[in-house]
Amino acid sequence: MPYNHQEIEKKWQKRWDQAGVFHAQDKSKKPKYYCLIEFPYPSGAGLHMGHPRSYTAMDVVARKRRMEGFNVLYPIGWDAFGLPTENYAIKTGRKPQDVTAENITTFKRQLQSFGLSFDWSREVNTTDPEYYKWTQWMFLEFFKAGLAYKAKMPINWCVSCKIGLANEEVVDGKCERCGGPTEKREKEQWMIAITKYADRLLEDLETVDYLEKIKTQQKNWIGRSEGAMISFVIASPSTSTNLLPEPVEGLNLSALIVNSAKQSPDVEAIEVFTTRPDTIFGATFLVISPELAKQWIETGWNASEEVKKYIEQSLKRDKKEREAEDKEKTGVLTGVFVINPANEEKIPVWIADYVLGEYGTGAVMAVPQHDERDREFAEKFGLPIVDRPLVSFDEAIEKSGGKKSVQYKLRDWVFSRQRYWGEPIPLVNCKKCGWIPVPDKQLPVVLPEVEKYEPTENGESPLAAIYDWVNTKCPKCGGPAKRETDTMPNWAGSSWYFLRYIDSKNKKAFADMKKLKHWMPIDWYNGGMEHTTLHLLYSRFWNKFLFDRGHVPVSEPYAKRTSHGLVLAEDGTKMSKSKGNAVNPDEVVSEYGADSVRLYELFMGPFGEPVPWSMNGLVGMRRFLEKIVEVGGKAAENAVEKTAVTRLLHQTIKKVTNDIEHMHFNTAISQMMIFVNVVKEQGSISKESFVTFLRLLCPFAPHLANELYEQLGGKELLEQQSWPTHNPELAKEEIISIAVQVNGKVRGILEISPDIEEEIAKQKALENENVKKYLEGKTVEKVVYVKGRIVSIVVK
RNA sequence: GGGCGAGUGGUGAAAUUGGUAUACACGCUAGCCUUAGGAGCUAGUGCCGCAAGGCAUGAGAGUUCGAGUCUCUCCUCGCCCACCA
Repeated sequence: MPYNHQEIEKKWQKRWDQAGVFHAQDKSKKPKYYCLIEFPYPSGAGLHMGHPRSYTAMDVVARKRRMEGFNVLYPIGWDAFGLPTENYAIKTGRKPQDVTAENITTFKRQLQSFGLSFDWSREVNTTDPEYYKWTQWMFLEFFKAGLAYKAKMPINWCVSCKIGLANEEVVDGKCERCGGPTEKREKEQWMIAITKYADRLLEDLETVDYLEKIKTQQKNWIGRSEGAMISFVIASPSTSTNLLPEPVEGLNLSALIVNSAKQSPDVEAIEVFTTRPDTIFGATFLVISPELAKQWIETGWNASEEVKKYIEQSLKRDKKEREAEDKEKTGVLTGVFVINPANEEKIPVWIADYVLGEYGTGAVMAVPQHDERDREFAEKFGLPIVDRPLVSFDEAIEKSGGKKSVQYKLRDWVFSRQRYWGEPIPLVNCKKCGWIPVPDKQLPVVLPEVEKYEPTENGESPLAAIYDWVNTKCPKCGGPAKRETDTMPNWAGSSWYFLRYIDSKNKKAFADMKKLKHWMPIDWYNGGMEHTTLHLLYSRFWNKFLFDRGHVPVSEPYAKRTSHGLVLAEDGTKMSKSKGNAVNPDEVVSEYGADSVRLYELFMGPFGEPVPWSMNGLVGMRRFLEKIVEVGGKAAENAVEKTAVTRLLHQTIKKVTNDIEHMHFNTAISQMMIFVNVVKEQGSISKESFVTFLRLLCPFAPHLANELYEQLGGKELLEQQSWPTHNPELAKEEIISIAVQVNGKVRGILEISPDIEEEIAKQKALENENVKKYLEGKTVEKVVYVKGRIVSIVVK
């Protein structure tokens, strides 16, 4: 029984639009509910079948909430700055602004074809100057608070993108975006001090309802560890014959002295961070990172040629190379000795690249007895491994004169990009006044038009080539000054977009505080696991900062966070246009209908797991919808409805209601299928019951549900009706069949009332014909009855 | 190496959280119908067996009247992190 989905879908989408049923109200007596999905990057490839999986899921939640009487905000927008568009612009010579506008048009048309209940009136676009004006304003807030600073530091440099990358953007030593190799480079970069928020980002995870795996990933990324900072004083030059204090046992001092440098570094002591101060008596050498060793040389250390060569080599190597060589440890002796403060032993200092320059102090005390890496190193270089007793944390700190310390893996956020397609950083450099913010009145600093989009050869953004734009006046002293030509990373705009939805057209502020108080926090945020250590952490930080500055009312932006699984191609690999295995949303929506695709996206598998696409599965959903049409034809005002149908309806209400809350959309849909199958079998259903079913169906297949409702004489929209509630009395089974087990094996089935008394149930079980066969000649030792579940008989 | 998760039919998967394993859907088989379709209807479909029955949730043990579910050992796969001291 085919139905014309194209006609129906167009019709209802228009009706919803005219009625404005999906517009969130800023003033309402209803309780608010803010549902959020990660706004898409409008790529040239068009919508991916993964997008509608998350969007339809939250659409079901949003639609259910509205029917439950909530004032729902379910907004949408565009995260449109970023490299793919810029690279496309470079290749074609077209303006990224134009390309973005085109891509948005396509995405919008495709998303709208699904009948998602977004409030389109609040649409935002991160590349709109009216939007990024506020991104720039917020950056200046960071700057004014002293959290944005410029630093020359080794950064991850993507060779092919010609761009500096944050740690989070380097995956396996490769650029997260293009997959190309990266290397370390020194570059002046704007940084944001996210590490100042490390503790709060960690602790406040306790206050939110995120999936446990999401919390774990955030915790691991922040990587807090507690330990001690201990100072190892540099010993007098090793050429001296002064052998006090004693060197560590087993140390061939004379062998080490031969290679030693002539001069000590210009430091009095080496600070190390350790999580195991209790092992300090077993420390037989110190290891410093090549980065720290380089600093020594820069401050006047006369190192041997061998040392210099090692440092140079290891700093040139990028992460990928270091990993390729894997386990094999390398290192070089410095000729410098230090005193172990706990026992006054004299121990040598080595340089090795297994110690990281960026973590802790860039130096470690090596305890081969208790640390695998140190042991491996000691064995390779023939260093002593001594077994000394452990002491308590406090005692170790006391004996060594150290102090407690906390370290994080989290690094400050590299915020500069030397690229065109991003928000200009709104700062001006004046020789006299230094870095001065562009005054609020002059925001936004609009991205100027350029001839070429490529970064310059020396790695500056193409903005640096626009003389008139770069050269400006200092806002403070009026003297000649230059604009910052770096732009922001694409994480900037997405770090606060959920705030702009609340008041997207406000010209005076990024959002009005009253409205923010009304809507925040977001009640339910769904997105991909790939954003757990990037977007999710950045945006939590950003919101906390705004909270501290008094600009937003809550510290944690997301009350609840869930994640979806990827939609894979039929062959189980990633869907991609280049591989030719991508499903085109336009084609499937036009051929099978938006409702079929919506249902299939949710039915295909458990929501949190990746699932391969199946055209046949989609066809099955279409069959289900056609069956609903058929069954709808049997719904009549005075139909005689069997109690089996009424009972199943109430069971279905219960299950669908619960399943949506737990994102078990697949089982919710299968329950509706069971219901429809039974109605078809029974041949009739009352109009009232069928309409109730349509209300359940509406969040999943809203077009067809409304159409069938109208055919039954419904005047208003289903969206304006209430969510059904189940009646436990009507849902209850009168007769159930339970199994009778004899010694753990099912030997009979009882048809009983669920309320039957225990003794009667047991008696009936023992009298069951088939059960009797297994009791013959045996002694019944025990009979267990679990109400409404099972009778279990133990015989001997 | 560390963390998290998962192994159930030919396939995607269910299982009320310790109570009849394989719901729902796809696919397949047979038959019917037909204006031959990506259509519909009926029946069947975990494995072995003519049957009675037996065996099955990655492997092996354990707890229990009863284990896909809990405990232990091991194997495989996926994701994230990865020389973080």
